[in-house]
Amino acid sequence: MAKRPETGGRLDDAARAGWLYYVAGRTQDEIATAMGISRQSAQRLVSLAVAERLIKVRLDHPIAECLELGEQLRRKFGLVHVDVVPADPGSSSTTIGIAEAGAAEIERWLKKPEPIVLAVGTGRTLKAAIDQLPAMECPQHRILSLTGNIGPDGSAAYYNVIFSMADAVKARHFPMPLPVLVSSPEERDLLHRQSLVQSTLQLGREADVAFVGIGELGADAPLCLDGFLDPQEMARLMEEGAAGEICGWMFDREGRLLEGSINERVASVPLPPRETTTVIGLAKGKRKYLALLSALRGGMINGLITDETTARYLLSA
Amino acid sequence: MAKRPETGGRLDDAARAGWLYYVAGRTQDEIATAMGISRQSAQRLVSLAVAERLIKVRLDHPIAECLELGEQLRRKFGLVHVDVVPADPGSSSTTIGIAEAGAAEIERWLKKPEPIVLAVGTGRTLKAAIDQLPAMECPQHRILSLTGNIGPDGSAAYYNVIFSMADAVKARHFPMPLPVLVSSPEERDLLHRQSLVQSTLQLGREADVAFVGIGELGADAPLCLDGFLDPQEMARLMEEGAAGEICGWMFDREGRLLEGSINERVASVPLPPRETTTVIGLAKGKRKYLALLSALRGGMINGLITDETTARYLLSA
DNA sequence: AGAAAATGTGAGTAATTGCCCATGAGCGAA
DNA sequence: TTCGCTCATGGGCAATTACTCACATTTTCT
Repeated sequence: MAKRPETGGRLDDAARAGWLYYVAGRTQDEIATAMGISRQSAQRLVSLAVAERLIKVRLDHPIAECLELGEQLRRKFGLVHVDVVPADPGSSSTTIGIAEAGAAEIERWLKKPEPIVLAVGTGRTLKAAIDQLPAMECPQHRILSLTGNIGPDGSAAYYNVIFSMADAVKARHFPMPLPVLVSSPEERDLLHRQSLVQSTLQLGREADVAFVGIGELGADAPLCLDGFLDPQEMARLMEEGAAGEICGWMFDREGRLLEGSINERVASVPLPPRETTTVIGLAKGKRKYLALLSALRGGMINGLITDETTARYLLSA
Repeated sequence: MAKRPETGGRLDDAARAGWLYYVAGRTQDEIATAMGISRQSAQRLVSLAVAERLIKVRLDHPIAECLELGEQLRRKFGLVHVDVVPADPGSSSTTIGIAEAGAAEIERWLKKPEPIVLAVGTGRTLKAAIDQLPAMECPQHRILSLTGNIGPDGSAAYYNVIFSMADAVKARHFPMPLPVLVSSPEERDLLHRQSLVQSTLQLGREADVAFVGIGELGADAPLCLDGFLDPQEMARLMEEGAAGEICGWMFDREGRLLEGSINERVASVPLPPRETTTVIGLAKGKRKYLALLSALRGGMINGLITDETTARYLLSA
């Protein structure tokens, strides 16, 4: 093609170079020769392919240790699904590994031929997982968001993942055009009576599987950072015994939903019943320990994707 | 896969190392430190993980499929160059995609600084490709036409592409001031003894790369439409087993040049030797399937630019 | 139990890759 | 048009990775 700095064509080239490098196993020199560019340009294309997430790497081997930990977690907390990924002690990322494993599990569900209802929560971890999803055509499935996608300031919240998901997965999707928290129980009920919201609420009860992040509490909790709660409210909640939240639903150290006022203002879809739905939590890292452990104790989630280090903590607790 | 108790643990290590390397992005040095082994051992584990296919790399881009098909074609027919472009099921054009890709490949060759000899055949597909070429200055190269540019009625034939090419590309060009088909072998030999023609013939043997169309046979074949052959001759040729033509050279279903009289009347430059020259065929579409497959089988071409649909057919045949 | 074969290990070395910088082309503003 | 900005390019160099060889260890066969 001519000398037009067209991004689309460039991405195509990046895909081509990335394929030759990772799939065909050519060296960058060979790629450069084949594509008629310099070796340096080939290198740039390859790293562009990685940066643009065109290249998805996945490890397909049950590491014995992780399996063992997973099995113990399954027994201890009565889980129906566990995935433990290797720890990377050197990395400070809170999503690495979890995101890939989460994407793999989501993909597994979406590949089913029979129609399912898949629910997603929100949060950085879940967002990272969704970003790992390949493009898929799944007209038979329905995907819903368990939480509202409106921020406290009326804007669309960043980490509502359902729209990212809709980009990758072609299926009917049902967002929640509400804030996560509203000002009063009455307002919540009013909003929930809207017919659009009604159908999403109904869908939530029918979900086959749900993927949710686990929110920790504290001054730098996601709910504070994103402006849903101010520090005073957060402090009061913690005094009342809150240990974590899932989709905005606050729970204590035993994994019981808080009786206090806060949960009456949460506009999210109720967590689907764990008797019929697989609710998989994605989380790793020290800051999530308490929230995760509490959620597991109380059976708020019956599926878990975490890493080795976190798994060990959960077992020792 | 051996079932030794030792190997299991080793594969686990390999999986772990591979995970750290590919998913977490650590260097082999870091992995070695983390796992308490030498760098060399870490390297071995990583390559073991690859060799054992524990690591799955996937390219998430429409181009990926095309590259995969191209690789299979390359292996099946021993090609030195393959380009498979995405199919456009909605279009009935016989050139869309091919033309652009062909132009890109021609451009790639013309951009080379060292002098090359580039040969072109004729046909609608090739003409469409040439039309996609940008203006270029290439005084170092020589471009020749493999086929005559004189029609059966003495006029200049439409689809002789070298003149179009000369418009866009500033390089020395060598047309063939002959018809594609002459009336007898003797006439052909006479014409070929002209000194102008002699130099073009010589150049043909030296060509670095040739771009040719693939002609199908039948009542509405290009050779008939353009008046080089009348329907009776065409029918007789097909009875003799002709499956297609390249630059006028007829070949059978095994891609062998026909022994009959017709090829003795073809005044084109012989196809450059495939041992030293990259001869790239451009073609797509159902009507070209037989001709294309035959040419590939017999090694008449060692390069191919086609579309996804055609590629699938060629692989299944 | 002993020898032979297979496999793992570490060191050195060649090949490959990643990064920085100077350069030049394209594009928008003055 | 010209200036200034941005960005892709390619060369060079340092870091990283892959390969080869000799040796040590383990396994297997008799």
